Amino acid sequence: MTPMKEDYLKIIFELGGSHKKVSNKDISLGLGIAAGSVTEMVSKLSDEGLVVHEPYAGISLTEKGQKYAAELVRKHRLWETFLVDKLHYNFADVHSEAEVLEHQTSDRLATALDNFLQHPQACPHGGVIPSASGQFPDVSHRLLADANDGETVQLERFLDNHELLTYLEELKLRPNDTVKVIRHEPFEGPLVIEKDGEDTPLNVSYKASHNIFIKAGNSDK
Amino acid sequence: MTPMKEDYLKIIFELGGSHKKVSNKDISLGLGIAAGSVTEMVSKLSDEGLVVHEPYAGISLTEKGQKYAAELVRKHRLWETFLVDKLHYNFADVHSEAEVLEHQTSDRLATALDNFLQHPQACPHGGVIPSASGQFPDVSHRLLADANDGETVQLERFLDNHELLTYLEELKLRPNDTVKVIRHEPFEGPLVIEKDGEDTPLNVSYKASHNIFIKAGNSDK
DNA sequence: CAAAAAAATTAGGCTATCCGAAGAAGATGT
DNA sequence: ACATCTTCTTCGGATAGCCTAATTTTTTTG
Ligand SMILES: [Mn+2]
Ligand SMILES: [Mn+2]
Ligand SMILES: [Mn+2]
Ligand SMILES: [Mn+2]
Repeated sequence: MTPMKEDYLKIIFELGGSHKKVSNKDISLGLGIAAGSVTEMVSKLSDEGLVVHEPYAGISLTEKGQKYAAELVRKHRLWETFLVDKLHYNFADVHSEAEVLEHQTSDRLATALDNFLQHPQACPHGGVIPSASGQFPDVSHRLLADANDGETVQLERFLDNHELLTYLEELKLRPNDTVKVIRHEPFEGPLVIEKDGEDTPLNVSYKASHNIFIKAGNSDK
Repeated sequence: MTPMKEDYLKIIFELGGSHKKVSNKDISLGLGIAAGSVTEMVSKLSDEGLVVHEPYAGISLTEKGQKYAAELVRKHRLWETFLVDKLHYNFADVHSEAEVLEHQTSDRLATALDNFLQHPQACPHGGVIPSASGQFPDVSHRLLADANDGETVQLERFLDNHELLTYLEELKLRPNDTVKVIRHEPFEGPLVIEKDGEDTPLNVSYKASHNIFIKAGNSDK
């Protein structure tokens, strides 16, 4: 298994390849690799029993491929946690370091890191850390943008995008923060929220509000 | 710069390429790569101004190549220190992990690690850690095997070889230990030593005694 | 439903790195 | 000093990935 093959598995996983077919195009876009090259690599992964490829229909992970991908996500997020918690990295800056370290991380090293970090449940921007055996709980897909005015919600996770995270760092928003939604400004204007315990309202851009997921199951309360 | 090119630079550095010419053969042996491939890669490194290659005579590092190699050694040894000090790895087991992590370590990450580890001077088996700018002090080349009977010496560093380190782990010998040499047994027999403060003598195999370096300048005292 | 657009696959080619074998250069021993 | 052994370089060929362009299939749209 090479780092590139691992990145293919991971992006397929992140695009939902565990439970649906993902397109060649999305993989190509996600990795920044030409579509033709994706077809070629997918056929190799298929030969290795890691993905199922129905030509012109889509690509999904086999059980084996999914387990492999989850382990990689685990390693990625353990490194992110290490960098923030122990090395005091800014949470917007950890992704690129983890992106390469993940491929050079033995299972033994992952276990040792996990112990050292005292078994974190989620990475710094809220992504759940799969167990060593590749298990991971379902996550919420409810967007902050979709919360109702007046509703109090808890932030769960942010998409792992440098610009978004830098923006959220400035707003001092973190996973697990509890916020009250004041209103949705019209014309794709910002979402106005109030952080728990503070009374100065905060503007969260329309776009950002679509890249933040909130905990499910506390719809109006 | 690719990981393989980095490993070429590093082995040349370790073979003494900063101050003398090293042979194609030694590089080939050190990396386990065919001699023909070494010639090819060396000519690329030469094109990049990292090494000087005199055909049939040998290969040495340029200033630039030496600095690069030293940075790599720094990253390698910082990781080894991290693994032993923080993740409680056995000091015989860290080399292979560091061998791959070193190539994925940004300067920023190296700096952060160095701070986290509180600026260690040497890796777990005594190898000196170059500064961020690639500076490193001279090290002793005096072998434990060459110490005189009755002499008290301080261990400085061990060669980074898994079997040797496992052996020394069992003997509970560490860099900086002070030991008194009792006698050299004949016919390549063991060196009998006594650890400072203990009175049970220890046998150190002939071979091991030739892979342990002691601090210079305390010859009989 | 046919033309146009989009997506996917196939085909030809490139670079990096490796290997093994052959031949050239250098070192060694008598 | 020359025959032999060792080391080094050169050469032909392999593999992994990537790219662009051409072609095929599927989807969308008038
Ligand atoms: Mn990656
Ligand atoms: Mn992440
Ligand atoms: Mn290495
Ligand atoms: Mn080492």
